[in-house]
Amino acid sequence: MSEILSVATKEFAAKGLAGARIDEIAAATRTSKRMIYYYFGSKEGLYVAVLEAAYGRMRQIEADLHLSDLEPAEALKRLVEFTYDHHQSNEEFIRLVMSENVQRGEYLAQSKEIQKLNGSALQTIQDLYTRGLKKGVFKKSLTPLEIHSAISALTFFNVSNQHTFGLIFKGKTPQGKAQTLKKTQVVDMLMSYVCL
Amino acid sequence: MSEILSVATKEFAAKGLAGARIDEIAAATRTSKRMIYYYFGSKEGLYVAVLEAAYGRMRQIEADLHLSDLEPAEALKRLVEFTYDHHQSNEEFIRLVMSENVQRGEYLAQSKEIQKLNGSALQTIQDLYTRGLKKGVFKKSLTPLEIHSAISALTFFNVSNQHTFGLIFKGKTPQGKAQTLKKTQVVDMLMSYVCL
DNA sequence: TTGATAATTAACCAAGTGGTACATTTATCA
DNA sequence: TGATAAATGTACCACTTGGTTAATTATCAA
Repeated sequence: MSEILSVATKEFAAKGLAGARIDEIAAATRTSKRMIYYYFGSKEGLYVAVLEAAYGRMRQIEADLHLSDLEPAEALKRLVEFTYDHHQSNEEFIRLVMSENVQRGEYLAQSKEIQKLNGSALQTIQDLYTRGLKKGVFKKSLTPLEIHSAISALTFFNVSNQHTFGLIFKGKTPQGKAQTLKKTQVVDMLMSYVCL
Repeated sequence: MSEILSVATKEFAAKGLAGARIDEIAAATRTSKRMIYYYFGSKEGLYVAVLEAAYGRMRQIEADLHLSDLEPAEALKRLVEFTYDHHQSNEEFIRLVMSENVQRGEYLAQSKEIQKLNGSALQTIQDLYTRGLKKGVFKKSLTPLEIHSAISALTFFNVSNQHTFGLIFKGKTPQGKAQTLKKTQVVDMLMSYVCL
């Protein structure tokens, strides 16, 4: 069953919900198509399970950072660097999120699990931000959501849009993975956004 | 034929290449499915035509900004504000780009047209940046591509990921269109990224 | 051992879907 | 005006694909 899930994750991430083929997922598994329906009920059911698992993993890893041990500014830097690296090495997750946004979050909305994990990411930033304010090193008038947004935007886009960027600016983009924004630049931008 | 293209744009933007249905596109047109194949040859052919048209429109509008009349810093601000507004009001384009990135730019790569429009966007920034350097108001060591990336990231993400963001942070996100980063914030971030 | 439930297999199907054959009409223009 | 090509309408098809029916085997408590 976890094999089905991991194969399905690859397939959905590669082709989206509509493009993915249950038959191909089944073929890449040691089980059969029938079993997929036995466990997940429908293609959509499997897709939602894949989404939940992917978001769950994300939250898990986030929780493993120990930011409260660090000075606020240092913690923020660490968070940005981590998010950058994480997005960089989890293109699969990013493509799932993209495809879900193309369909307006229709299926993510069906998952009750998802609602639970909303707090944690914001709470981490909330704590960090409050500590920074107290120490007088952060700008006032920012919200945790805005900080999270800014971090996500700069690190997510770099991976999510690499293919169209690579094509449009062919030759002008650094060779290899075509990440146009370097980690240090993203860190700098965010530090100067949040710090006084 | 332009009617087909505009209907198809809506359909592909809403459901992606795999999710879109030729029959539905035909039904929403005053012509028939037969004509779609007559003009565009295949579903993929139509999709590529849609992509080209969408990128073409984008380039056209960009070209209509008159940034060379303005002081460098003012021009940069104008460019950022414009891009923000433009992405904000062209969700269709953004979804097309997202879906194309999910499929790794496979179809954009098939278009020869696309290669042509690479320069213009970067050239605009190049000019602006060079002027700013001469006047001593911009940081050195940035590339036009990096500036363009940063602008795109902050303005694109805000629209592209609004649905998953809205769901995950339900209640915490500003009501309405769930844009978490305000225009002024994006402008500020980019100004302090580029300016000394 | 038995009875019942869970797990699995293999063949099958109905509907949806991209694409076409073919006949016909409408523009083009020498 | 007649010939040639472009544009269209209708009906159709082969194949893909999500999903199922029904029969079989493992599991395990009583």
